Amino acid sequence: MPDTTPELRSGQRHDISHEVLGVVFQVRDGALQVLLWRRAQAPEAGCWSLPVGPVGVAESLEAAVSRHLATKVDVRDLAHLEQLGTWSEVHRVPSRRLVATAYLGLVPTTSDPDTPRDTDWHLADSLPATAFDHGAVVTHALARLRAKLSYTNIGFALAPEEFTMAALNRLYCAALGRPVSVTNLQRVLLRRGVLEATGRLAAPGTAGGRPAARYRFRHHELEVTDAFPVLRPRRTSSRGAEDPPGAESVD
Amino acid sequence: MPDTTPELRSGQRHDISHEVLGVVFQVRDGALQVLLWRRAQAPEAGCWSLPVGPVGVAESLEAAVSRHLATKVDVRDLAHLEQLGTWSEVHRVPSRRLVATAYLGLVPTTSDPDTPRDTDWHLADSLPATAFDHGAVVTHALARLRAKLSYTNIGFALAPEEFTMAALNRLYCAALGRPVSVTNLQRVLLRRGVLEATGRLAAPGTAGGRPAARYRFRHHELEVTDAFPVLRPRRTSSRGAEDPPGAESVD
DNA sequence: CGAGTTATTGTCTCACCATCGAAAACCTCC
DNA sequence: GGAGGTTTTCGATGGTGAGACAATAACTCG
Repeated sequence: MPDTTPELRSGQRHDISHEVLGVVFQVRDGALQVLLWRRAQAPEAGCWSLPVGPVGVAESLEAAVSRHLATKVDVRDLAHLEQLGTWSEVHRVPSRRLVATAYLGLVPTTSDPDTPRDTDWHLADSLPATAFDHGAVVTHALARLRAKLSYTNIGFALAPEEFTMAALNRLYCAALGRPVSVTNLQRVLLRRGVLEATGRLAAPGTAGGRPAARYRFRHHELEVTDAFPVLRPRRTSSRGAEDPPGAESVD
Repeated sequence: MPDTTPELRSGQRHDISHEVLGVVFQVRDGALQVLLWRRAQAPEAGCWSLPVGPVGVAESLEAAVSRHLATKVDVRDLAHLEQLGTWSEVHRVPSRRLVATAYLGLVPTTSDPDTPRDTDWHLADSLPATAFDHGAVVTHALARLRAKLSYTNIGFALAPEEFTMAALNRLYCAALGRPVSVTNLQRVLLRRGVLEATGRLAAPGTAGGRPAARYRFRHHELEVTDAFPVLRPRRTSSRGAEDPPGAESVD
């Protein structure tokens, strides 16, 4: 694999730098949005890029991305953070050899972190011109989020502490980018034990109508719903009590 | 957040090195096995480690892991290679700051790559003492492989070009580490269009019995079966012909 | 109290998968 | 050549979970 770029031919030992990217999603104004930063300097000045930063010698990648995002979004607002993947194409950024590990971060609708100048939220489904390979990274993050909404309880990281079914339905519609049946959403998430009723009721709306019950996510750590049923021995009836033993994440 | 700032000034600028790990699985002797290398030098001399190597300045991580595995397993034998994740704990290896990106590689049963001295296959379900965090990496790889066997066509990378249902069943049992019903395996994989009959028959065994039909995987690139059915609008009947449009991987 | 509005629950149906058993296709041995 | 054994394949049956839709519950307002 010959490479002719002069910058890459230098004979030093440590020529590869490592950076972290944060793909932070939040449902805002009824749509899924992602936090982007307007690049001031070249290269790709004027384009939008993901929050990015170097990795310190004495910190893990998780620590690095948390640290950098703290300057963009209050870390306490990050309800979920998981590794997405590592991008390493040789020319993914010009004139430097830079490997990037991307993380997916989720912020619940309740928090409205004040973002510094030059950062802003953008619709995840129609991105502006993005720098480098950040568009592909966002696409990847979007696909993973949407997949996990179907077979995990990851919604807890986007939703408020307590909510009505109608509100949760709007949240899922926004995050998935397509309509979702309230009826089925409720029954599926309740049967799986992802949601539980709090017993409290929402204040009835001004237009009248039955007051909605309030629900919450039962757990606030990622849990994977019983994996794809194919070729698995049938679950042995008793569906109560104990958590499934092999419920670890598969990314 | 200028991405050229040396954040931690503990001395030199480029203190973090990057390596790649290869988790290579193959079904051998009716069991899933992983290729390990016996460490000769300290640290952790005598322990078994994954195949590992540095990343060149002018190559991507994929290229690096392919290059290193070529010295352990013939690259042509690697039917599938995908990124698993990046491990970055500060003290994951002693006395150096080393970040590792792991890849999952699969070798079909038909090839028997000759491995150099000091490398050997080990049962994936009962590993020997492993060096560093390599045990956790193998566990991760194993979980991903087993999950993907259920909802993708990834079996193509473990199976021969052509095989009988009984043989494929033995393969799946070995890879999953639990019994699988032949009947269901056949029908599920055929209905999904993952397998197709070749029309040829296997030579009948010495004990007699109906000769088995031979099948093959229809495609040899990773394809994800229609994702978790939950909260999706019902598929509109016609299940023939065209591939599902949104069948991209989710890792 | 009835009309209007919203939330929740019941029921129907369909897709999918696991289990079982029968049939098909081959062998060997008598 | 037929009986019996072996292996593969196909069909029938039942259960489970989910989507669609209708019915019911609970409230406000006039």
